[in-house]
Amino acid sequence: MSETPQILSSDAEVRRTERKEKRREELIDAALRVFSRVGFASAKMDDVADDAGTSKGTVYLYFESKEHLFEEMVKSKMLPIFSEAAAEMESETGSAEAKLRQRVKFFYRKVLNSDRRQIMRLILAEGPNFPHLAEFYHANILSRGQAMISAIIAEGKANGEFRDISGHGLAQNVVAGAIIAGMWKLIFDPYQPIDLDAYYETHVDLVLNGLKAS
Amino acid sequence: MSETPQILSSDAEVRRTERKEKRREELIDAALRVFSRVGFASAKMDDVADDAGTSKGTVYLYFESKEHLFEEMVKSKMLPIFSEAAAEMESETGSAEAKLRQRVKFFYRKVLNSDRRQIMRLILAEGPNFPHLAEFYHANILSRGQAMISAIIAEGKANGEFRDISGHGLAQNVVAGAIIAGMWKLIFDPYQPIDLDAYYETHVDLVLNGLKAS
DNA sequence: AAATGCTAACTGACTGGTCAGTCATTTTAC
DNA sequence: GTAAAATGACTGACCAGTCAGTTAGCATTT
Repeated sequence: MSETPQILSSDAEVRRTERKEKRREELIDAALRVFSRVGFASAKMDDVADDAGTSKGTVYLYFESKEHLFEEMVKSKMLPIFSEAAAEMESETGSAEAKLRQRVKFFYRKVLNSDRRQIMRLILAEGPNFPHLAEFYHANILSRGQAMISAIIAEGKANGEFRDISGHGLAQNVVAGAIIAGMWKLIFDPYQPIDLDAYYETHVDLVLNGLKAS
Repeated sequence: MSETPQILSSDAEVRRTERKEKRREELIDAALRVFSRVGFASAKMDDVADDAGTSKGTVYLYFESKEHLFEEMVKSKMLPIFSEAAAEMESETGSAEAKLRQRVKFFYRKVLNSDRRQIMRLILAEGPNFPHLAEFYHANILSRGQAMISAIIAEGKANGEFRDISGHGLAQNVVAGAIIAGMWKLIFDPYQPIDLDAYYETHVDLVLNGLKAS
């Protein structure tokens, strides 16, 4: 008799898992909002629960601790966007310059000009307290992003678009401006507003000119 | 009779104020160490006291709250270094390129390659929770630093060293690489070490090439 | 030069409030 | 009817900030 409801229940089970998946996402969205607002340490699990329209006990049905919730939030929010970027790059043709512009623009659009810029700040803020997360972030986001940029630069060097320039930290230098722009927006915008579109133009102009062969 | 001990006591009073000033500095040094290690929220006033070789009560004789201690620490550590940079710049001659190299090198040497890089991280981490501090930091450090860089670029443009390039966020873009290098050192160095000297060369090379007239 | 008085500096036990995490109970879905 | 999901009151640990009491440094008196 324990096997009879198999077929019928599979239908209900699908609904249940879907519902669970949705809950999980709601909790992660709530977590992003709360952690963004007050930082990791001051965030209350009760607030995350409230923001997601549920109760604290429920949060613990989905995430075993505050630390885990934080780490899962970062992963869930950043990995998909990175995969999207990687996929987009696959199907890209054109000059190294055009490719670099595409990659940087994507970064501005999908990270710096969205909720996700808060995640970048949280990584900087909490990184040292979460070595596990820092390592994950480096392995899955930073080093792969770096590889993408480096590949484009190498291509540009090979075909004569770019000059011969030292490699140590080159990829970091190329995107540094973008990250600083995002952080500025989060912290100093009230005192000196930053126009991300105009900033992007300056950034790309400066970097490409720095890379190009004269 | 209340006026008689004026002259004699001034001697003792000087000793007292010197001692007080020293205590204050010890506490600020301890605060930098503790806040750097665990961040603002997780830092314990007891730990700051222990690190300074005193007791918690004493910390509250010098700083009225944890927030005040944090703000005073940032001010005491950053303002003098900035004044030093400003003074150095006064007496500087040579090409705009040389001046820019000087300013950036100073920043690497005095901020990124010292305890102070932790302060930069703390500003990014805690800025949104300390609007008062963020405003102070912008007014006294960032906007003045920006002015220094902008002045050098304007000079370079005027004398033909640099090309005509848009101004929005240019100063931020010029130093962005340095800040990212410092943050990387703090967070991701264990997973991918960064050599600040080599990075500096790449950074300056890229930026100057980006600025120069072709 | 020793005793006394005075006050600034310092101490650390204590309090009141906060919050992560738990679990006995209730609600919902089927 | 029952099992999965959700709840929220509760507990134990933690810590900023306080304050009654102690100590150290110096001046004044004898």
